[in-house]
Amino acid sequence: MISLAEYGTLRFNELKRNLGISQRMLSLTLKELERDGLVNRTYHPTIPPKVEYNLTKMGQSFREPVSALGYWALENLSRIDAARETYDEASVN
Amino acid sequence: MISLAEYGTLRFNELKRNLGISQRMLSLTLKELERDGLVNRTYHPTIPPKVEYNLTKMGQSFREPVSALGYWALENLSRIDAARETYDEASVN
DNA sequence: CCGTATCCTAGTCGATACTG
DNA sequence: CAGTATCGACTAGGATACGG
Repeated sequence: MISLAEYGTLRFNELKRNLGISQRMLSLTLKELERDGLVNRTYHPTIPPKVEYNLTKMGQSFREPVSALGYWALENLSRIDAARETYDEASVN
Repeated sequence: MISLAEYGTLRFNELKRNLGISQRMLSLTLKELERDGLVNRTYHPTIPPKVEYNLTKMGQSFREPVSALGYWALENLSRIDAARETYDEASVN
């Protein structure tokens, strides 16, 4: 996966391509993240325009607990799937 | 805060009272959590009925990354608020 | 007491088209 | 290229009423 975390800096369309997200949501979300101080936006007034995004210090620190959550999910997905099967099977009454 | 984490086991209306959540959402959410194997549901067929909920082993392990996220939020809320003020102030153009 | 069923509103998000 | 504007489908979730 291409992400700000690995690549440090990415442009708008690079993010869009790699995030299965609509242009609208990417724009809204980036603006939110920038407002919250998690993402840094750098505008280069060239032609064509070029805008680069990267994580702020706080944005990077946010990755830690989020990654932990992601790892938890990976480790437990199979258990959850199994629990669902059990539950659904018992519900077929 | 009264929670399954501290109290171990709580009844439906105890949870409802302490969660600022509608009966409908509590019911739906508990059912989901039970299905996913995060929450245990014990039905006592007394009169009036009594249903107890507690965290499963997996539910308890889930608290770890979620708590980490919560602590991150607590530690950074003021920074986020400050970033928002800065952003909003710069946007008043 | 512990839910389920129904209705309704407000928000989320993609698709599409347009701008500097 | 990097957005904004508009619309329409879908969903989340509260309020209310009812049932075992």
